Amino acid sequence: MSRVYLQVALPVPLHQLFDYSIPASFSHTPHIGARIKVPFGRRELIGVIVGVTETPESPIHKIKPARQLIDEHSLFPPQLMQLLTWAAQYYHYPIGEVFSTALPTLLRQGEDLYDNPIHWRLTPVGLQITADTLSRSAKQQAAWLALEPHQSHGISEDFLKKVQIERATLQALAKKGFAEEFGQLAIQTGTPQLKYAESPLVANESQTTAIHAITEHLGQFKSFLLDGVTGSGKTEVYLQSIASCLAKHQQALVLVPEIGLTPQTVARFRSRFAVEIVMLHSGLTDRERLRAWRRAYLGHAAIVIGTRSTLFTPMPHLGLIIVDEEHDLSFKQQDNFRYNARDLAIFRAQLASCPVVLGSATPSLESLANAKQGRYQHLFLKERAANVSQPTIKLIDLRGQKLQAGLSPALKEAISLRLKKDEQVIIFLNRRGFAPVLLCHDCGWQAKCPRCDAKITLHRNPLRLHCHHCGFSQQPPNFCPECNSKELKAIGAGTVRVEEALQELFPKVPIHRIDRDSTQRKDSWHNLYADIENNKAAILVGTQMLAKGHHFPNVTLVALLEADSGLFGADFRASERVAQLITQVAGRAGRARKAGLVLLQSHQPEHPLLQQLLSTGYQGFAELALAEREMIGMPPYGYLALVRAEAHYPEMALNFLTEAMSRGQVLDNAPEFWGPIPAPMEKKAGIFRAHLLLKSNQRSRLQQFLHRWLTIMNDLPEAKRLRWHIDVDPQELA
DNA sequence: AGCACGCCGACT
DNA sequence: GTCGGCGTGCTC
Repeated sequence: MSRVYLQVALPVPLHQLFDYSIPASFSHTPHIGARIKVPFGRRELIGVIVGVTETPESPIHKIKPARQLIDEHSLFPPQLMQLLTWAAQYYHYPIGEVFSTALPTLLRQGEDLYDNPIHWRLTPVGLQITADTLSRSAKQQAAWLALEPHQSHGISEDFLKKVQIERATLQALAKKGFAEEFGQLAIQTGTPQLKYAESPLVANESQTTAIHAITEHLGQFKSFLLDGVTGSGKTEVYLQSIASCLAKHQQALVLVPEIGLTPQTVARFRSRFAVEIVMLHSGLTDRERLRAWRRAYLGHAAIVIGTRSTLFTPMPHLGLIIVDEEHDLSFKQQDNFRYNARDLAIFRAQLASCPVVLGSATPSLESLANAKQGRYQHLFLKERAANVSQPTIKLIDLRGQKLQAGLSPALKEAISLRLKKDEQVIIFLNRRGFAPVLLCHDCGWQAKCPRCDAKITLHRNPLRLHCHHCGFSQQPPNFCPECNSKELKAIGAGTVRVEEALQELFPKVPIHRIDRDSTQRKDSWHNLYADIENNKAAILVGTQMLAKGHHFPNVTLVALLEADSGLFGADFRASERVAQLITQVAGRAGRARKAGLVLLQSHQPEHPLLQQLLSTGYQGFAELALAEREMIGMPPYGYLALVRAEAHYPEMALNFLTEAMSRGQVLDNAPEFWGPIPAPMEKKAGIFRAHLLLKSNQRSRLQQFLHRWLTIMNDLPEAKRLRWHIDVDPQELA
C-alpha cells in the first residue's frame, strides 16, 4: 500500500495547502471535507481536508503527522468543496480562510458536528467477560474497565479520548465483538416534504408564466432574472416555485439582503408552509447558528433563509436558489474574503444542477446584461397586484427656496395635506445625526474629524460630535478653536433635525425615526409597526434602512429630501445606485388602494438621470446606462479588480502601488491600469489610503494576470511593510 | 495571522 | 547587567 498524505486548508493568510501524514492511530484514511487537528509551527490548528495525495509538493522531511481527526464525515458535499476552492482562486483569497469563513464559528473551533456525538458501550457479549479476558492488552483492558460501569448511557468518544483511551483501542474491542459505537450512527437525515399551512394565492398571468418557467427547470441548471416593480408579487413567485421544489423532496435556499430579513418576510414563508424553515442572520448566537446549520446539513430544514454567508450552508438536497433584491450591495462582502454571494449563487446552482432566481424591482446592470445576452431568462412581472396604481413622481426645485431642516414649503404643504386625510408619510434622507456641519459664523471654521479627511457630524442627546467614517467621538467646543467666537452654527440637516422640525410642525402626529441610531432599541420596530398598522396619520423619517422590504399600506407620500445626493460621487456606479434608490423608495408609496405620490427635492432638477427616470422609469434608465457602460468598456462590459493599500504615511501606499504597477505592466495579459491615486477620502481613521484600478476586456485574461502578478507582489519586501488587498469585481470604488 | 528569534535602549 | 521594542522569517 502506498503512503497517502492529506492536503489541509488551514485558517492562515497563506495562498497554499499544507500536507500532513496520517498517524498510525487513525483507523482509516479520513474523508475529504472533514475537519482535522494538526500541528502548525508551535501551534495547533483546525483545518479542513481538501485533498489526498500520494505525491505531496512539500519536501517529505517537513511533513508532520496530523494529530486528530474531528469528523467521521465530510462537512461539505463535493459541490460545495468545489465552489469554495474555486472562489478562493477567483477572489485570490487564501483558501484556508475561505473554508474558515464558510463554517459556523463553533465548528471552526472544533465543536462536534452532531449534537449527539459518538458514544461507546459494551455489547451483551462484552458484558459477560471479565477484565482478565483482556489481560494481553493493557489498553483494551483499561477501556473495558472504563465502559463497564456506564452501560446505560455509554461514554462519549471525546471523553474516552481525554482519559487516553483511543479510538483504535475501542475499535479493537469492537472487532472482538465486546464493544460498539452508537449515537452518531443513529443520526437521521431528512428529506423535505411539501406541507402547506395555508393555500397559495391565485397567481396572475405574468406570475403564472414566471412560476412555470422556473418549476419546469427544477432538476437542471438555469438562471432567471425576475424583474418586477415593488408590489408586483415577486414573493408569491418565490413561494410557489419553492412549493414545487419541496414537492420534489428538495431543499430551497433563499438569500436576502442584510436588512431585508424583516419579520414580515419571514412571517410570509412560515404562514405558507408547514415545513421546517431555518434562518441564518447576524442576530443569532453562535449556538443558534450551529443548530440552524445542522438542520440544513442533515436535510431536515426544507427552506433555508439567510443573508450573504448562508450561501455556504451545506444542503444535501438543494433544489432551488433564490436571491431576493439581487442588486443589493450587501451580497458583496466588503472586507476580508470579498466574495459576491449573488455571483457565487449562480455557480452553486450550476454545480447543484438546479435553477437560480435573481429577483429585483431594480436589477443590477450586470444581471440585465446577462439577461440581454440570453445567459439568464428574463421574467417580467408587469401588473402591480391588487389593483394598485403606479405612484406619481414629481420633482421639487430647491433652488431659491427657503428650507426648514431641509424641507421645502411645497413639501411641507404636501405632507400636511396627507396627514389631514389620516394618511402616512415617509421622509427619506440618507444622513443620520442632527447636522452634518458645525460652522463658525464669524471665521468659517468647520469641525473636522482629527483622524479622517471628513467633516464630523453633530449629534443631540447626548450632544456630541461623531465621525461616521471612523467612529471617533468628542465633545463639541463652546467657542471656535480658530477665532474664539461663540457663534457656532449647526448647518444642514440629518434625520434627527428633520424629526425635530416635523414634530414642531405637526405636534399631534406620531413621528418615527428609523436609522442606525434609533433602531438600537429593541422595541422600536414593535412600536413602529403598532403605530403604522392602526392606519392613522403618521410620519416616518429615515435613512436607507427604510427603503427595503417593508410593507406600509397606508403610506401615500414618499419624499426624498436630497434626491441628487450621490450623483457627485466619483464612482461610475453612482447613477445606478441613485436610480435604484429612488425607484425602491418610490415603491413604498401607495401599496394599498390609495394613489401614491413621490416627491423628489433636488438642486438640479434638470439632471439627465432624474429626467430619464421620470420619463421612462428604471428600465429606460438602465437601457441608457448600459449603452454608456458599453461605450466606455466598464462593467458589465469590462472586468475590474481594485488594489487598495493602507499605510501610516501618505506617500507609502502610493509608492507601493506604483512599484506594483510597474511589475505588472511587463507581464502577459496586462490589463489597463488606472492610477495609482489617493483614495477618495485619503485619510481615514488615521491611515492613508491609495487605490490602483485594473480593467480588462476579458475575465479570464484578468484572472490569469492576477494569478501571476499576485505571486510576484507577495514576494516584494515592500508588500510586507503595509496593508493591502485585492478586490475582484469591486462594487464600491471608494 | 501568530509566534519565535534577534539585536539595540531605559530600568529593577 | 535584564525587560522589551518591532524587523524578519517560517509555518507542511
